[in-house]
Amino acid sequence: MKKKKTTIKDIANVLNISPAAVSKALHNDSRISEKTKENVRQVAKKLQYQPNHLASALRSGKSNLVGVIVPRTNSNFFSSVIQNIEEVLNKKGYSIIITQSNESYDKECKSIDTLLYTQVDGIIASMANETIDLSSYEKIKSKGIPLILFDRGENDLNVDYIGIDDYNSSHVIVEHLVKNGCQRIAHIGGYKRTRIYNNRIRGYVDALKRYKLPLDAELLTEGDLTIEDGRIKMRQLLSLKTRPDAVYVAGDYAALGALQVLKEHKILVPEEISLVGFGNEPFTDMVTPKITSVNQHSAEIGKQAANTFLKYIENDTIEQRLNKIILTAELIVRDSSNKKTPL
Amino acid sequence: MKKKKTTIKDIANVLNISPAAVSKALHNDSRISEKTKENVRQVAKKLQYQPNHLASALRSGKSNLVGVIVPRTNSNFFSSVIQNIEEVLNKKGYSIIITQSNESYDKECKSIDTLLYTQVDGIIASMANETIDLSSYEKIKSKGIPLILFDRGENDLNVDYIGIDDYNSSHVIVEHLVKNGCQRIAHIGGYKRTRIYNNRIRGYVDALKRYKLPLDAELLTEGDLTIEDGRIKMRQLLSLKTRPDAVYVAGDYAALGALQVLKEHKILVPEEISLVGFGNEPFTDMVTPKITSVNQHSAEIGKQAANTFLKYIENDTIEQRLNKIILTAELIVRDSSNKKTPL
DNA sequence: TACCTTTGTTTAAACGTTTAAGCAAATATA
DNA sequence: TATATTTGCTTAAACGTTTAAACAAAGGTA
Repeated sequence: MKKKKTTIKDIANVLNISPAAVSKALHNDSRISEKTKENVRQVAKKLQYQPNHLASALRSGKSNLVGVIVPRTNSNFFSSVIQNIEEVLNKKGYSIIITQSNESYDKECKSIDTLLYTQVDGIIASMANETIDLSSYEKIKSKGIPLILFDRGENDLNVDYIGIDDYNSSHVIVEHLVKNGCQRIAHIGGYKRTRIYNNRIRGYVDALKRYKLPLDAELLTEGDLTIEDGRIKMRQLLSLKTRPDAVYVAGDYAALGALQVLKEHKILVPEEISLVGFGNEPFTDMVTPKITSVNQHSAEIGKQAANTFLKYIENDTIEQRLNKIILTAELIVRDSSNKKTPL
Repeated sequence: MKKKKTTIKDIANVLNISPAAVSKALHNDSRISEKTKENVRQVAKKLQYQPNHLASALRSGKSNLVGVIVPRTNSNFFSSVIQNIEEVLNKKGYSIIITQSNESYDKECKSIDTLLYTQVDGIIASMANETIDLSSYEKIKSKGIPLILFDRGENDLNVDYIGIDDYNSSHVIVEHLVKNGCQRIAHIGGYKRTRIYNNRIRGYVDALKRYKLPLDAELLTEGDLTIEDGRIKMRQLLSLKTRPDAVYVAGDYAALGALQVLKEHKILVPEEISLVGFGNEPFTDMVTPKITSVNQHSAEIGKQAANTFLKYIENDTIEQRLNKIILTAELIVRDSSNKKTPL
């Protein structure tokens, strides 16, 4: 069934010139006459010539492909980052290959292998929750392929990182809750081993200290921040002898789960318990009450990540090292934490 | 900065055998001794050998890459389809390249070119809203590359299609609304040029006829089914002299927009106006009231699409032709259409 | 006129694999 | 013992490009 594909040789035969001339004509080489170029273009079109990426990439050592690894694509944050990476890179002639780790370390390793195997010119990644062993990422570095991390990063890899100021975001959130009269603030956090969640936890703890609020171990939990995780952690918090009067959740999906449980228990939000999420996923603005959350500037992160990659391509003498671009996150105050009668 | 990469030749040199023997050893060829195979494996590991996909794909004419084109990745439906395609194909040694058309015809054409250029072994796609001209897709066929469409398909291409029974789904929805006492049912539809939306519209019209309900032109609209589109169309419906008592929206995002407008107008849902969406996106279960919707069996669609592709790979003598796999969609009844006192 | 440059092309090797064909040695068969 | 088969490898070509080097022809310079 396979139809024969047109090659550069076919074009050369038609015009009675060498394949090399055709290649140069297609690349607009200055040493090829306008007449020949025009002929080549015409014949190429007529024969429906499609360049073979495998051959050109193999020969030139450049695939013009960039791998992007994300935990999942179905969150608005990652989807938006990807879209912006693609936009910037397409303009420079690069295409992207998206792979999902599904938060699994194994899947992530496989994705990295696939990308290296495909000979991508660079990799832009946000690490899976599970990932502790960095050897897979070290492999990328050891091949001399530019690696750029965003959102879920890791200092120890000593590569570029683009993200938001998680530590400070926690401060802003706690401050907002305090100003709204909350005194006993819980934190449903992500796993500490993931740097961003660790930073949110540290920020939370330090902010409580600053405002001289009770720092109670039972108010601080770790988990994978899925909807279900949020539900479980919220139920735990409700079963405490002294309930919190505010819950700061490190991810929007878990915040949603927490909200569901609060509603099931007929607890008024924010009057009895205030709620703050993280990530500003679209649904935070769709549910009742609307959930206060933190905008992570996904578009900006995507653009910066792409541009950082391009920096290495345009100047291949620079060595990769830890180089952080930290964007200031923005608290979007909505109904779930906005009490009618603040202090 | 670029480190030299290990090739099959390097391994051959170390062991003093030919590159061909190394290649065969790595592919577990029966004509290579166990001893040599073991040696090759060890040296490969020590030198951190990474096969070069470009070279092997070029030589063998098989890239083991499958392109997937979706309008966007940030809906749960497409994200889930992709995940299942990947799962099935990975097991057979294929990796997937995901591209987004962003509902744009131009972007879709570019995506197709990139995929063909990358020499994918097949393409699984759901068409952009804008797409009318099929020449880009014809190009895929003309190269003899298996093309499988899902969700947004097109009969005229004469290729495999996996989707749900849109026409019948509309019947089920209208029937449900009628049973709940609705008499004047509006439809916020997608563009007719997209087959699935056309089928939903046809189903809606025919179902109204069957139940002898008023078929009013002003109750039927077409649009791109974004949240904003849903809001606009809902406002239009509310401004009619006789408002509908039920609205069937052909997409969940538009249904959400419609719900927002209804709430802003303090209209009781479902008491005054019932609402039904389409797609069963997770948020339909998160908002208040929860939105009745249609489950599209994303996982099943993904698996079937992948298996259909594999069918062509395993048997390359079969010619592509229109071959539809139609799954029965499932109505998920929720609060937005479930009146306490049905007829 | 003799030499240098520029223009427009060709030649041939290379990129890292795979694979058909070939071949020597070992083993089996009669 | 002679012949056939199997085993385990090598040789060399090929996949479709790119590119350094070579070169002929045309144009410029002194």
